Amino acid sequence: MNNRADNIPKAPAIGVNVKRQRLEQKMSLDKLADASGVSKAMLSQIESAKVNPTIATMWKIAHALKVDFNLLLKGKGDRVRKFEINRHEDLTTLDADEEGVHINVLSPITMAEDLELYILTFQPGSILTSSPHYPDTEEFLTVLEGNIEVSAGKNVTVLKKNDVLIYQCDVNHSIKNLSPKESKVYLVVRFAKKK
Amino acid sequence: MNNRADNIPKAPAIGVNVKRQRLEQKMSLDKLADASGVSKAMLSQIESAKVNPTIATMWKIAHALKVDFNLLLKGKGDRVRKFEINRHEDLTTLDADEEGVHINVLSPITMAEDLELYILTFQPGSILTSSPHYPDTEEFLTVLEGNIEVSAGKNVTVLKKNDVLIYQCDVNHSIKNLSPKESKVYLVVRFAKKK
DNA sequence: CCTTTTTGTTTGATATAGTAAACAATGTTT
DNA sequence: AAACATTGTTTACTATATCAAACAAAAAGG
Repeated sequence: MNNRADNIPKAPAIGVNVKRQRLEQKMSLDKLADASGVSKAMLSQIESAKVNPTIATMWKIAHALKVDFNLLLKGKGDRVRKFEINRHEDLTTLDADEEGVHINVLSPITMAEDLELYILTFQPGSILTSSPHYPDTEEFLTVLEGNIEVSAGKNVTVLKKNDVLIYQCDVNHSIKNLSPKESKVYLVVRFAKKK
Repeated sequence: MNNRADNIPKAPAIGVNVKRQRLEQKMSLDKLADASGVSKAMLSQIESAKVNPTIATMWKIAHALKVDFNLLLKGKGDRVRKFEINRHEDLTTLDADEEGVHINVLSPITMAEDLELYILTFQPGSILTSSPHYPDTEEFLTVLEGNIEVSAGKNVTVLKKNDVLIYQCDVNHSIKNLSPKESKVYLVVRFAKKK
């Protein structure tokens, strides 16, 4: 087995991705050019895959489009891995001290690494308050159902279904259900790298 | 607030990353050049940040180094993201090649972290297949709604609501909706931490 | 209908990414 | 030591990414 430049690696299809993103945001080439600092001509050629753009150029474009860089390179997803099943009935569920808040711990005992996954269920009017966690701990909150008010430190915002909030939780923070119905939240907690 | 090409986006420091990766694997420039198809001269200039490489070139290099593309772009970055709201309407959604599969990308906007979040929606009978990706990347799949059959390599299992599956990305795999109704899945992807 | 504006594409010129080969260092041999 | 690899850098050249401006094609007025 040689390792000559044998198998042509691959060629990401950035052009279509840029175009899709741009149109999704209803921007013209002019507008994108103005916002990104990349010439309209370049953008046109990139979208029609006539050229092979530079990292710096793509970076500017991604920034102007306010999308993640890799998103422009993908076009397809990648999903797959090992295989460890954790049935709902095997997962620990617990009720918070507060009334009407139900916590479903998704992260299995076996992993307990730097990631924790939860699904929180809030009855109408219920609220969950948390004291600061370890520094540099981040929470990624996704509203699955209902309306939620989140406050962390002096920041406050109201989120509706499918909104995502990323915040550092080394301050006092609370999550409140504003909806007259049950609200549900998916919560990913990422602890700072230890060691 | 203008949106002229005001704030200089940023410039990723790919050079040092390439060099670090290369040295970590104890490769010479010659060897890398041979494996990637990129000239030794280019590699030298890239590592010393004398040039501004092309996406295609970097892609070849990433492939030859067997590392994820974004890994080479990281290192810099906007660490501070205390309170970042991503509204549903601002999030990128994309449909897979397969029929009836809808992907909602929750994580983008600023960052090339090591975490990616998705909500996948499957119409009845729809299926999403993915090809393998880089090792040591883990996925955490939570069934929000419906019934899902996941197969990864020789493993197959059926998941119901609130079940969690963890796997690593090595093999082809697919996610299929078994329910006569729409099924929904929350997906957390964590990329390997380099050391 | 005939202007304007707004869209995306295509020129001509230039800067620079990319290559191959020569170079200058180091290290290995005998 | 001389002779030879092996490293990374720099030259001399070619290919092409990028730009500003001209261009074409609609869309929008008027």
